[in-house]
Amino acid sequence: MAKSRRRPADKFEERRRELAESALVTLGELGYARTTLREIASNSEFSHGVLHYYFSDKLDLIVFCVQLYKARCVHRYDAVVESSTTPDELLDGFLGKLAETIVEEAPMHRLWYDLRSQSMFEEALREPVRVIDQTLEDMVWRVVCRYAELLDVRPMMTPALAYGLLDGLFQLALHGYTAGREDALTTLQDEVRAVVALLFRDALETSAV
Amino acid sequence: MAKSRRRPADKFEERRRELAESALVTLGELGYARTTLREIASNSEFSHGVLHYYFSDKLDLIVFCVQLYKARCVHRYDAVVESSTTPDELLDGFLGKLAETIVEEAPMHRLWYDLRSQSMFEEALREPVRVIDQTLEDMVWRVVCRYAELLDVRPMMTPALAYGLLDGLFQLALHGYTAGREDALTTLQDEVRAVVALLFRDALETSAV
DNA sequence: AAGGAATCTGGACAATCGTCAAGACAGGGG
DNA sequence: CCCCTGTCTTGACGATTGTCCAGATTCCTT
Repeated sequence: MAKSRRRPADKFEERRRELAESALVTLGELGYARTTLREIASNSEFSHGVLHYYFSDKLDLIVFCVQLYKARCVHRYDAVVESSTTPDELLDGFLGKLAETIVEEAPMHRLWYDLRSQSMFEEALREPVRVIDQTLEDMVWRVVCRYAELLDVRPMMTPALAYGLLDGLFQLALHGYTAGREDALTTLQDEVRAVVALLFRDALETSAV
Repeated sequence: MAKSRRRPADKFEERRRELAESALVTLGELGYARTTLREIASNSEFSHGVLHYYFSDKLDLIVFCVQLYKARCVHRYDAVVESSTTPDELLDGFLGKLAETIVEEAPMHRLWYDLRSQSMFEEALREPVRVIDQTLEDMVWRVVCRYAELLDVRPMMTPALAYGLLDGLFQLALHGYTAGREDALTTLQDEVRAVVALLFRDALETSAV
């Protein structure tokens, strides 16, 4: 119906993505509760009516935004994982990226935790949020597995456990950074270092020459 | 002005608390974004106009609710901490309470994480949320300290670290429970057990007879 | 160039929000 | 007893929201 016949290609999809990118900026600034369709449109080069041409519904738009967010952030640590050849190099690189993303993508992280909270009240958000949560867990698990591999041990935890631990510290640091505490980033790095040191104590002791 | 002269006592404060309790129920069900003053009033025995007699503002009401929430949940683990005489007894009791509160106070926990997310976008919420966060950190720290004490070791972590680790796992379990995964509670308990076992490995090995 | 489909605009709609104020009700001190 | 003050109800207000639609505009095919 609304889709292409003249434009067989994904001109339609392209504009959807373009509008969703605009929406993500607004959502990151204002959060879910305060974001309106008119505000989203005014931060783009289109009028507010066009949103209902590309999205059936406000929730349809937001769900699409959430999925778009996922696609962008999932491979954040892949380069570090692949290029590192020692445990320390991997840990340092990972912690660097961790602090970097809080500084440079803070609105997006705030939005993510906001939407994840909303998913507990809004049924329609639950499934897309679950998928992203799983993707993030995989992302963390790849780092942990590589770290254990470089230490020549097997990771003594589950993927969910690793994700839960890291996510709790990350969220705490994001709140601290948002509140203007400058030591939030280095504190996060120190904490993760401490946890890793404790969890991989055996391997780290035996590998120390 | 609005306060008491005839009623010198805290009849005024009493009703504020009563209305805030009603508001907490509604907030727990609907979340911050979808909760309206009329909905709050309709879940109480009063009309919607009375809310502006006891609260200057919607945010004033919600901030008061948040502080009321704190007062109720902070001493959740005190009995277990004080009555336990062995590390295992403390851990078991703590894990029991942990799962229990997810089941029996799920709406309140959902609301807490919702409001904490909102505080990243709403300046006025930041300070009361920070206070509660600190209180929760203290609550967790009392458990950790007691556990270490019963093991006759010093806890090898900071209060913020302990809180961040546990909160991440707790939040994950709350999401799982909300999504209807029945194993979320036992998974949480297993995960916490695993982390404690890893973090206190030395003490647990030497204390084993 | 012309026509039609795709795209976009801007205004209008009903619904709902927080807020407010005028008046009804209650109850205790004169 | 009445009146004053604190308490509560009710209805209204302006603002804002998501949604919809009639028409203007653009763009491609023929």
